Amino acid sequence: MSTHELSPAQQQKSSAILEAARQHFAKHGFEATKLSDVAQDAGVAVGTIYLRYEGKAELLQGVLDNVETAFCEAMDTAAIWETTFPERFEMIIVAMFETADQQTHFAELMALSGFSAKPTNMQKSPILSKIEAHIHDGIARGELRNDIDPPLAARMAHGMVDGAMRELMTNKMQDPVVTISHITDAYARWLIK
Amino acid sequence: MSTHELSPAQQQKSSAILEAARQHFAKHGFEATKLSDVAQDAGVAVGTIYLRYEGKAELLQGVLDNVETAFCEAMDTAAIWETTFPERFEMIIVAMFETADQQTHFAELMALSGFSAKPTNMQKSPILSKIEAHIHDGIARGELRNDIDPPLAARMAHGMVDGAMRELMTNKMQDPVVTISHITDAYARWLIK
Amino acid sequence: MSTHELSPAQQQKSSAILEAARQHFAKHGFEATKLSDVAQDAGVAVGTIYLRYEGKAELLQGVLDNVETAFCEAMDTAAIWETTFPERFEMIIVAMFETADQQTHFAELMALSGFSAKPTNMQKSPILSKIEAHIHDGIARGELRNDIDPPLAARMAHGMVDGAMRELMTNKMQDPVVTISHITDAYARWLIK
Amino acid sequence: MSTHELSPAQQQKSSAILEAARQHFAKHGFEATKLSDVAQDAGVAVGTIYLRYEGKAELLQGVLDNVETAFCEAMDTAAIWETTFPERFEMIIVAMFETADQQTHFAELMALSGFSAKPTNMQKSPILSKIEAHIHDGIARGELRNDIDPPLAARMAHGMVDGAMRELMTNKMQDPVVTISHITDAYARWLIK
DNA sequence: AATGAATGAGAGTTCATTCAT
DNA sequence: GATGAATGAACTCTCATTCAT
Repeated sequence: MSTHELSPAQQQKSSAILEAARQHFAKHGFEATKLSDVAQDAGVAVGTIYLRYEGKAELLQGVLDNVETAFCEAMDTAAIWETTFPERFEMIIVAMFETADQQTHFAELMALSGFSAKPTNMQKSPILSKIEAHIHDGIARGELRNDIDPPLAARMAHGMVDGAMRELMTNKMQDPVVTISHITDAYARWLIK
Repeated sequence: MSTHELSPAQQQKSSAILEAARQHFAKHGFEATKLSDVAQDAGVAVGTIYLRYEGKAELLQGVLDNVETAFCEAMDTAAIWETTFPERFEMIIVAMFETADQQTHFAELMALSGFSAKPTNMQKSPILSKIEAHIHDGIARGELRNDIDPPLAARMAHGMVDGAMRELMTNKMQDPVVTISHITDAYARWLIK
Repeated sequence: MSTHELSPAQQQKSSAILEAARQHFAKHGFEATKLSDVAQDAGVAVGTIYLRYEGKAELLQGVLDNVETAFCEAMDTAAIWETTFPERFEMIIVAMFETADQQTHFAELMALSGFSAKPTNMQKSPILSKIEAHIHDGIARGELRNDIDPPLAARMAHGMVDGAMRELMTNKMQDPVVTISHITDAYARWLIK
Repeated sequence: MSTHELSPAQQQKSSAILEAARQHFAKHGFEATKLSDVAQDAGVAVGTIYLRYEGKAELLQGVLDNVETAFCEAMDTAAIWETTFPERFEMIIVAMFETADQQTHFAELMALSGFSAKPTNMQKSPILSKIEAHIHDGIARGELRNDIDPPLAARMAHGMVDGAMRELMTNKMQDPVVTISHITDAYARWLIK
């Protein structure tokens, strides 16, 4: 539509910036991430980042939006919504892990968004909302217990996966499949009616 | 007795520094915490902090050690070890919440320690070890399922409480007692034989 | 030609930094020299210095290298090597004084390099090596006494010029030509066969 | 006389301070010398230094005065004044070296006083004055050349010894006696009528 | 649109100096 | 007189941001 469509070269630069930024934020955190390093890894000049983002904070936001979008899309397929619990748990968790696998340092980025120490990021993230939606749906369908508090349960469910991911990252030997089955089992015992 | 005992005035300063540092680190994170602000809030000069800690990193470590010690002590009473599950779950969670209540921003500090984005802090914290010990004990007593992986379960259990605390902090209206019972219930369904 | 050539503007900034640094180090010594003052005198921002030097120590090194290079080049012309003693003494001393004249505070800078109180700088400087080379050459040519110790004589010769320069700087009335002839005379009586 | 004579214990503390300060200033220079280190090495509290000196600068002055006094006294004995040149040269140089031997880092301290980069210390030191006095005396006695400039010659003579001392410190193998004879020889050839 | 040299505010850290004990 | 914990001014160094090219 717009005459301001990005050229392929521009899109590639944008992707490279986002990817480099994601890796740096995930590996070193917000403050320790240097825009000059991000620019270098992305193969662009520092100024180029400023053509796309207002500043460092907006770049992080861009990365998080990107990650969240991918995450939410993976949890929002027709196939998932049509599946019943507890199978659906596994699909949700698998979606989280697949995203995490694609985006290597996903867990750290979660720590920077929904889990950040920054009060402003204490707000409920789209990720949490999506999990909560699945829980609501499960209750509405009569598959999940109705004596649980969906927002709280979403936080707790999210926390379990986050913890499991950290264990997985600490203990490289662990098999993700086994970890996923453990979480699925826990969800099922905890939440299924 | 010893001439190296800290005077009451010195102890008070040390406590004030620790408390001010805890609040700042919890509220703003490591990098965004300014030692000048910590000093001001503690009612001491910046240099005074350096009489007690080598630098900013050591100050954070001091705060974390302090919090972890309190946390672990609260989870290591004879009463807790003698109690059977699922009552013991509640005691553990209550201990965590009481510590968190005393140390207002406990959850954020946990985020800075066990949950930090820094790879070096990815190591298992004393807190996690203590939780894992309780799980091992429960399995040995035959009260908990023996088909779970204690290190993984500890991370997941920890993550659940962390998530719940975040919900509690976001939603000030929530009653901690209700939250605790939700977690206890989840633990029981998930872990009890 | 190369895209990595420094632009004229950059070269000018670099020179200004070197010149300002030289004056400050010479006038106030290493520790008392403030990078903010150097930057201000050079007409650049503090950060600009850091684009060219790793830090304060490297900046001093840059100044010293610069001075030493000028000094050694002035003592290394074909004309000097072809001249016989004692005329050559005068050329050497004149070269030193001309350099010193161009670089006003040369003597102080020498104090910072070969004469520094820092043990690491106690090493033999290129300046001393050059003087020593001339002495060796003079001995080899059979013009200078062969019962002297070249390294020691170089130090002593250097010390004499340094002392004379100090006198010259203290007593502004003195004529450099007279001073040079005094030193030349001393060298001749002391070193000529 | 005064009722404020220092007690033996106080005198000992004063000496310890002076000695510790001398070593630190000589080894590390003025700025890099920490009063806390000096105090520790002297076995006193930092505050004790301030009971004797107004501040760090005055402490250095005290050290230099002390060194200069020892130096000048060694160059001001009846025996020296009665000796004729060139023997007197050797006595002067030996006096300098003996002082330097007693006060290990004498050369560095000279660098801090008469040779300092600080303009204020560019003034002629008592040491230089004493050397100049000997030269004047030699000329008056008709033993030394009368076509030399005593202040300049004093600086040059001083510079030669300073250079030689540096060579001696750099090259630990060298024999001081040989060095002294080299300097004496140089002085004689240069200055004797 | 892209660049990257230049900027300068702001941080951690040091240490001479003070003063209550 | 002696102490040394406390102070805080002043330093070096970093890096997000800008803007002339």
